[in-house]
Amino acid sequence: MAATIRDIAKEAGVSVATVSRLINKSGYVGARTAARVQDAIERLGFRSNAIGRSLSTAKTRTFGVIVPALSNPVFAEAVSGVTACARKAGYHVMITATNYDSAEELATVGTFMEQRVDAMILTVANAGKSPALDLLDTAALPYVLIYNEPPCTGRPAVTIDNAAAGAKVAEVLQDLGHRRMAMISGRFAESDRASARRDGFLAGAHSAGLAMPSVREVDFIALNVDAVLKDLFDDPPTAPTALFCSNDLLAISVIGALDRMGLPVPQNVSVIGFDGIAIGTHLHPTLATVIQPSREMGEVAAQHLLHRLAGEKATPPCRLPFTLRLGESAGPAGNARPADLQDPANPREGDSHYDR
Amino acid sequence: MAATIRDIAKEAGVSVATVSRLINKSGYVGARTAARVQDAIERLGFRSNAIGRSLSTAKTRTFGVIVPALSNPVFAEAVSGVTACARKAGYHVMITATNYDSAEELATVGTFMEQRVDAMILTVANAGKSPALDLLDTAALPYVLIYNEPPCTGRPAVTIDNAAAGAKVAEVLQDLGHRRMAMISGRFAESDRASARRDGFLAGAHSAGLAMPSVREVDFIALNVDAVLKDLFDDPPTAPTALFCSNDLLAISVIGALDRMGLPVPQNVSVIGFDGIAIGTHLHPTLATVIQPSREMGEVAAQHLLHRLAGEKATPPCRLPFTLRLGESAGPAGNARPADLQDPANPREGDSHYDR
DNA sequence: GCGCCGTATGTAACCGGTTACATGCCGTGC
DNA sequence: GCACGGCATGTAACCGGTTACATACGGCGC
Repeated sequence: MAATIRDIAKEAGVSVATVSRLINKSGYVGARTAARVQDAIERLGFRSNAIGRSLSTAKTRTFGVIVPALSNPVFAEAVSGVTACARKAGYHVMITATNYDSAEELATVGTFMEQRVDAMILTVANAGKSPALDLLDTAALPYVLIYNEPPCTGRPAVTIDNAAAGAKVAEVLQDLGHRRMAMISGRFAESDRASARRDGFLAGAHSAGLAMPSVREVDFIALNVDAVLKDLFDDPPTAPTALFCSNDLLAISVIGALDRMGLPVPQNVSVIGFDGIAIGTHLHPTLATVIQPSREMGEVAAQHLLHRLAGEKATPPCRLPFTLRLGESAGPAGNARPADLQDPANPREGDSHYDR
Repeated sequence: MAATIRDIAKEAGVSVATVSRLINKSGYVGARTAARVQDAIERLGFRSNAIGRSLSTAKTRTFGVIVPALSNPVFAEAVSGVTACARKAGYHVMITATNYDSAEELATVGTFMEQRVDAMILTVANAGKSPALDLLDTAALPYVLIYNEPPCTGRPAVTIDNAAAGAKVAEVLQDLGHRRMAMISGRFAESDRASARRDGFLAGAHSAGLAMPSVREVDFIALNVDAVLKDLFDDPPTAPTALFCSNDLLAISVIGALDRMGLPVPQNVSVIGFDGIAIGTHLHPTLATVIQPSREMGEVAAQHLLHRLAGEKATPPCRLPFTLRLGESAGPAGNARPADLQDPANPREGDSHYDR
């Protein structure tokens, strides 16, 4: 149906090699010939077939991207970064969501291998123990993790220091006067980064001399936080005054649920999320959170792969800086007015900077 | 590098045809032979090359998906539906975001054509006037629009009746006692559906005998709603008591901004959004909105294309039902308590049903 | 006049699958 | 004994590009 390079060659009275050279600007083509071929291409509406090209070059100029879910804006944002960066370099992107299912991770990697993607960018449940990554390693296919905690195995990753961020959250809450904290998280089994955030948070609380925060897991998809919150705030005197949520969507749900329980944020409870999704800044109260440079992570991952595919032997930047945004959902403990403890003009500075 | 079908044939002492027949379960293969071949496949870690297959079959089993942005959960949701449905049928998905840019739409369609995707699912700025769709039409490539207003040209689309939904919003707000309304929308030039919602909204207000609502455009990306709101609520006596926002992200921003301006929602102003993104139900107040069946739209679109590619000549279902969710962000006019005018036990029923 | 280089173009093999067609075997029915 | 159909397998052309290699021409230096 569609015109092929041979049709063009015949139409222009030249050989296929000449047409190919013109399309790819490789080799010599005379000016008059080029014009004739170009004319034939337009007359027949020719579009070179990427399949044919891929078969002979053994390159697809395609990245495979695997994320747990597209419905979480944090991943959508990273994917946007990957896509934009890839597109600029003439690469395309195939995307699949695994729904946090490790079996789907493996299946998708297999599918992408059959599709002969040139490289993959992915977030898996657990980067330290992943059949999908094992497969990639044995196949020696270039890949970069994003969001995942880079495991000791030295797998290439572009991410942030989740544990440090967790510790930072504990420190900031302590600075705000909070003494009883808790963490609410999605399933740790599905997220090595949530585990790292928890570990950092607990360590931070411990080194601040605070009681061990209670940690609760919820089903992140169902987002039924009510039961967990009822339980946590059952006994007011011992209830936490600050909650650390393992991601922003969860934090937003928690804030809504607390409001409905008659525990307004931040007057009665402070809430800090994780991710820095855009919508957080438009809410009232604005969401206090740890901002991951999601878009940049996608871009850096794609850029690294482009370099690798170009033959360079660059190691990927492993850790990107995170930013703590002290939004309105986190306030001083004890119903004090925010101004009492917190001076907006002089946000505290740590090893990561604040952003208001 | 990787094993080919010929390597397997040699290893198993059979011909390539036999290997191919086994892989595709087409034609006859003896049990003993099958076992030998299977064994060779596993020993060499063979994965059949989808590129080679695509070249000879002229099918890629791939859909191209083009949406304005992945960062809007409404599109991410539809993409999830497409992906899930495609995957079940052994199809893959290439996704690109156009950033609401019609030139990028055209470029992406061109790229996907070169990639020889079997069909496309897309949302364009304006389905009635789109070079990208013109290209698809002349190439006779199967495609389905989602979200777009199906234009008079009869382009296949899976969508909702945006005008009817807009009218419904006007009607509901009128029922709640609102007499002065306004609409805030992203750029109409970038969204035929926003235009349809506006038209329906204005028509609905008109037929209810209300004053013509003021309509304001904002830059949806920048989301700088403050200036628009300041202007709208400059003169309290004539200020609107209800706002219709062309999408949920915008509505959420508007609610936050109104709160900050000392105009709490829904006590002082009611806000109704559009899309039905998941997060809306977790906010406080919960977001009143028109729910589009986004995931289902993606699924139906994919399903339709699968049927078409299978040779069936089915016409796509054009309109899916929408649902109005009367969330807490919409309340009765005049600072009355919600219970006064609204009985949660008996939500009003219209041609679309309510969902609380 | 000769050799050489840069430009310009063509021929044909190759990438890794699919598949039409040919071949051969065995069992069954007559 | 033979024809025929079902099963099993192999051969080779083909899909649409790329590219190594061959060919050819014109100009330049000597």
